Amino acid sequence: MTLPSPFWSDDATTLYQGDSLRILQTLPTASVDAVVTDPPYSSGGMTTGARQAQTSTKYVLTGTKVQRPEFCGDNRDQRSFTLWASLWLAECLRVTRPGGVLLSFIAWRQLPSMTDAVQVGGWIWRGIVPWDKTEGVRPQMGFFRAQCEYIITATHGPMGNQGRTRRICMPGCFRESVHSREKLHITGKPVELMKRLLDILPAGSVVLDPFAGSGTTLVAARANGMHSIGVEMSDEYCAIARDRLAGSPRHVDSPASA
Amino acid sequence: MTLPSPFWSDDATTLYQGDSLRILQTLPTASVDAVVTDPPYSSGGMTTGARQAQTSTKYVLTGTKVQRPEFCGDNRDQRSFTLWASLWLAECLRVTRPGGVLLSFIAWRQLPSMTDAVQVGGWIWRGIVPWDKTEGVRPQMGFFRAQCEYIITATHGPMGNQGRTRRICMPGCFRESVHSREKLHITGKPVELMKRLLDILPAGSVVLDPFAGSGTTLVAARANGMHSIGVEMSDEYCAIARDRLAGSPRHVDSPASA
DNA sequence: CCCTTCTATGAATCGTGCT
DNA sequence: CAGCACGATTCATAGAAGG
Repeated sequence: MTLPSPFWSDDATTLYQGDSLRILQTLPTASVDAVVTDPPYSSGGMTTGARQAQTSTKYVLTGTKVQRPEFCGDNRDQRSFTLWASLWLAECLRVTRPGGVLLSFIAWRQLPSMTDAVQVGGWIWRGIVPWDKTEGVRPQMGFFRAQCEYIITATHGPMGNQGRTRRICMPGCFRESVHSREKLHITGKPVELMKRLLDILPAGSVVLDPFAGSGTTLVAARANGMHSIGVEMSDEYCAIARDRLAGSPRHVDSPASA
Repeated sequence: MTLPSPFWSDDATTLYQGDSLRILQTLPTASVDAVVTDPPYSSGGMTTGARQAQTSTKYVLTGTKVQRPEFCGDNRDQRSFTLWASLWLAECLRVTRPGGVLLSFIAWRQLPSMTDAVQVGGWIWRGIVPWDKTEGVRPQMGFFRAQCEYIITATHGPMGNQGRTRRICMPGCFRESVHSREKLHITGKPVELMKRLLDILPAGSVVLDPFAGSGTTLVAARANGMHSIGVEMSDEYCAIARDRLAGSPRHVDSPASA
């Protein structure tokens, strides 16, 4: 299978536009050190109507002023979500070297489906790391605030020595608030959070994000002196990611900048 | 079915010794406001050998001197755990009034099984609240620290007004370190954490803990001015719980102390 | 025609961070 | 420092569909 031509690339980053599963199939086996991603959660899906709603209005409260582009792939029911996730996860496993790492964001409601899919896809599930969005999130009267998202951690076979030899010790809980000004995607993650997560890998590593969105993973990888490969379906978000990457500073000690 | 005679009781607290499922069957329908518990996790269960190990050594690091009493019910495989949990959860649902709340601790590995069991048992799953044990837990070289346990939240049918009318807003993440001096049970939780969790209920509520252990839930309920019912299988832990309860101060504004 | 079940719609909530 | 915008939702209710 021939590699598709990238939407954009430079010496540290490659961004492909298209369907994740198709693009992943063209990538060589064992060619990346880690998969770090934030897939569509399909979390609105209690009813077909709610799932079919536009994402630009679906996650937005009545009266909110900001407008952001649509994003696709957020309209599956629970069973389809699990099956679909297991498919791209299996393909990611092939592309990742043995010992490599998977870090995948998910919301509480899809957490059990996602841990199933990770294991069906052949990964060894290693745990859960909460991302505490702090008290800024919308409160729920009389109950516990839905304040956290979760990062599912897994490895391709036995743990590699990505950190063992560096004697690093990663936190098991990340507290980082969301700054809406920074969010270029409805579900955008803070760059600082991504950078802290990527500290599990040494500089020079290759990171793959099959759902790149506005490119936060790629920007963080670049800032940490890593190479990255992104896939994003929407051309609007591809353009946003390209503009961010073209404008964002590269890590000083990056092998790519040498 | 006649009520068994308690192992110990006073005007705020009742402690039964015996098998949870059997004791629960004797409790009246819709007689408690909340179930707050920390069931045996069966967390070692990757191999039968690991499951058959004695519990008092299983959770202790090599070379550690502390010895605590055995506790039972921690040797099930994944499927049996889910089935067993769904049984006592269903019985707890019956004993809980409509609108009442379930808060159940669980470790990451059993989290998906437990959310299944909660829903099989008829509860409406409302979310997950991480308990961040802070950086004091044993680090894992080269990977993310297993630093959190999780509290599964659920309700008996639509949400009651336990907090709506009081206009409370509960945190969605609890950061509280473990003090091993305070731990009378191998898996004992900090009393302060339990008290903060119980803030979701007004004083005077009735709390049920079907796996009372050393009685932390009961002690916290008493300190918050609530009534509580505990069930514990081991006579050693029953004695420990009784001694703690007999020696712990009662809440000043408690209706029980009036 | 009534009862149940599903769907669509809009209101709400408060701590935080930015203006 | 007061004010306003914001939130990977949830709840309640009214209306439609189905039996």
